[in-house]
Amino acid sequence: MIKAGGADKRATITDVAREAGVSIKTVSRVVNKEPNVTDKTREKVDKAIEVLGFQPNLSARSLASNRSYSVGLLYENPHEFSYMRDVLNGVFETCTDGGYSLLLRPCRFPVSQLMKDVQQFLQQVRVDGVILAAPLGDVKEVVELLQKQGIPFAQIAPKRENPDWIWVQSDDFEASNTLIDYIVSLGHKRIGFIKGHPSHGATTLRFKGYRASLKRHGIKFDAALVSPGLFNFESGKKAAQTLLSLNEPPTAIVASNDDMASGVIHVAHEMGIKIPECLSVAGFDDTPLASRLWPPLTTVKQPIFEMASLVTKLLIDDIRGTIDADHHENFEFDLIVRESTARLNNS
Amino acid sequence: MIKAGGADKRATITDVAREAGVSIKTVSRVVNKEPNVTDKTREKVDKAIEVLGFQPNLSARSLASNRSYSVGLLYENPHEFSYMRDVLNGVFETCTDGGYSLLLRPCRFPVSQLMKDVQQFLQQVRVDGVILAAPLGDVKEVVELLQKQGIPFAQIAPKRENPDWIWVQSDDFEASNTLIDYIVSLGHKRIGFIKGHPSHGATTLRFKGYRASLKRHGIKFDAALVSPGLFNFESGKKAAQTLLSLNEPPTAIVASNDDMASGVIHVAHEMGIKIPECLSVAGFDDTPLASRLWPPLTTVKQPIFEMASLVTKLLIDDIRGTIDADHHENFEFDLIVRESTARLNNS
DNA sequence: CGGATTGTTGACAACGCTGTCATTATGATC
DNA sequence: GATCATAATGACAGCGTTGTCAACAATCCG
Repeated sequence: MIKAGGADKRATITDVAREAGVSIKTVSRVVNKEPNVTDKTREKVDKAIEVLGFQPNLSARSLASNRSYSVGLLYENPHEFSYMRDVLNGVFETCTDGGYSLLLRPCRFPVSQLMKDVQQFLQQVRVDGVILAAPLGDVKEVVELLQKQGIPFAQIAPKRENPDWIWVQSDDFEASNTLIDYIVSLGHKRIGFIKGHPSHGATTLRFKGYRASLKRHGIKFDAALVSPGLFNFESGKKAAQTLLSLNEPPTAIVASNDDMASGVIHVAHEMGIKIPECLSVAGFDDTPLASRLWPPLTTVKQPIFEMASLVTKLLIDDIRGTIDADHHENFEFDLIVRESTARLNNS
Repeated sequence: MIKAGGADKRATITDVAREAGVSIKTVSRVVNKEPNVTDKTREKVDKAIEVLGFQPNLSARSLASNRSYSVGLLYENPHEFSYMRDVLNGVFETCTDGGYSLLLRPCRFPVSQLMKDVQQFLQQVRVDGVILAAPLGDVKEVVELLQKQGIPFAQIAPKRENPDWIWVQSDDFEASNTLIDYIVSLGHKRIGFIKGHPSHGATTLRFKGYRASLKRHGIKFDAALVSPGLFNFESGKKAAQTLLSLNEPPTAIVASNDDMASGVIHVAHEMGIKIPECLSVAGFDDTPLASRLWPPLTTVKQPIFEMASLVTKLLIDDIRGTIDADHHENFEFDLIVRESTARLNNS
């Protein structure tokens, strides 16, 4: 029935039931893929659904079943956004495929504010599960709140890998190891390192990889060559200024992410230090920035999209109670060699 | 009542009514700020709400009122993400303040795919309104679908400014004008221009600003100095290669966004052309990239966050039926001068 | 073939809120 | 103080689904 000038009213489960000549409960069974429906009935209902273009009303569904068919994505804001872009896309795609909708919640530090944000979010909407993008998965208070409220959650790149929880990781230790191995293989011995934000799990792992690689190659660790950072451009610049002002400056600097590495390149340009002739620079993450810098940045690429996608699948499976044995996974990385690194110039 | 080991059950409107000694309808009135409630009653109810930590159930609300208290944000994916970050944050903040939740939907071109994405989105969730981030506001089919379904919508930076619709704009024409004026003031006469993606409204305006500024300064327009682009790094590189290979190459190149400008800088470095000594380069948008490049990029900053925030406010006002006279606004821009541009070197 | 078991279907009451309309309190007016 | 207008409140029926449980049909077994 077409009403002139107005949008057609949506078909409800009752309409479908009438069209198919069954009860609404049977339609509900078909829609929810519940067992104990004969093929013949299922067919009738499917056809009626198709004819009427039926789409279950989400609000009614949530109200009746006390589930929301949506998951929340909590992340730190402001944030390195090329990372979040991949996370967002990965989470989104899997949500859509699984029939879930996605609710975003950027959160702010410090923890007190964070808790307010999370609490407000959980009160305002009723999500069936929550994904915690790094570094939120490491905030004890948040995890405890979710546990207390009985809301399933999953972590992307948490610091502590609790075997009972759902998480995905990339092997940051090994990635760092490999990157430093490569730098060493170019002949560098004085290799500067800029650490990441202390609240991120990756920070420790990348630093450990640095130390492990040096040790393996018999290069003595020098604390003066390590500088703190916050995963952002400014902190990268500051660290580079410190490192490059040393009496005996490093011949290579590895920053714990690309944004800080871009700070290093900046400072080098300012100081007239040629890259890669006089200084090799490398980062982590292979953000779009890495390929746009000059010279293009050697870095390590992690499959963020795939990680986000899988962690979402695991969460949804958990919500549905159909989760497999493995709640977690480690992902492979790729070393991307570009022009910002070169063999040590012995002059 | 605390149930051991489990989450407390949420208070419902009935609980509040009992606590306050009124009917549920009165509670509903207070919650929805409806008129005809005495201050005394309102106080009692507010107190009960506070005591019980009552938060209305969104599903029940939507079901009963046929409104969802959520808005959708449709955007092109993949795309320039620093733009979307600001859009997202602006939209999000205003949604939260207004008690609305935000549903995302990245959409893909071509239009046929786009329509599928949009239709699926509208079927899956019931949003009270939709925000169309550029360039989606310019797709006739999408707008028509929304109109047909009677869903309020608002556009960010649409090409055609329909006075009946809700939109925000930045004055791209004037911004371009100002930027080119500045380049001309440095003594440049051969100014290359890289256009943006043809589907974006900004593309035309920025180009028109270029032509207008040249004309005003009595510089003859030379079609050979204009190259097409797609708003991405690769297309910027390609355009730069073309422009810099001319017999008489430009002494300045303005790209229609920062990502393409970074392509220009890249190519210049590859060809050994010194920036800004031999070539001035400028972009649009003032993305994080602009400050990270070397040399840092002269560009035009538009208040994307504020634009997104306002357009969301306008949309929510429209949904509530409380919209003011003005459905639209033009925003101011800032010329950000950095080191990628310099006075023409007459040698 | 009767009784027990299992599979299939439907009737109907939630779910927590809003909308409609009836009812009751409160003032205003003469 | 009686009458009327109006403000304040409440009773109750939906909204479109799912969950529970009862009814009925089909199959199996001895």
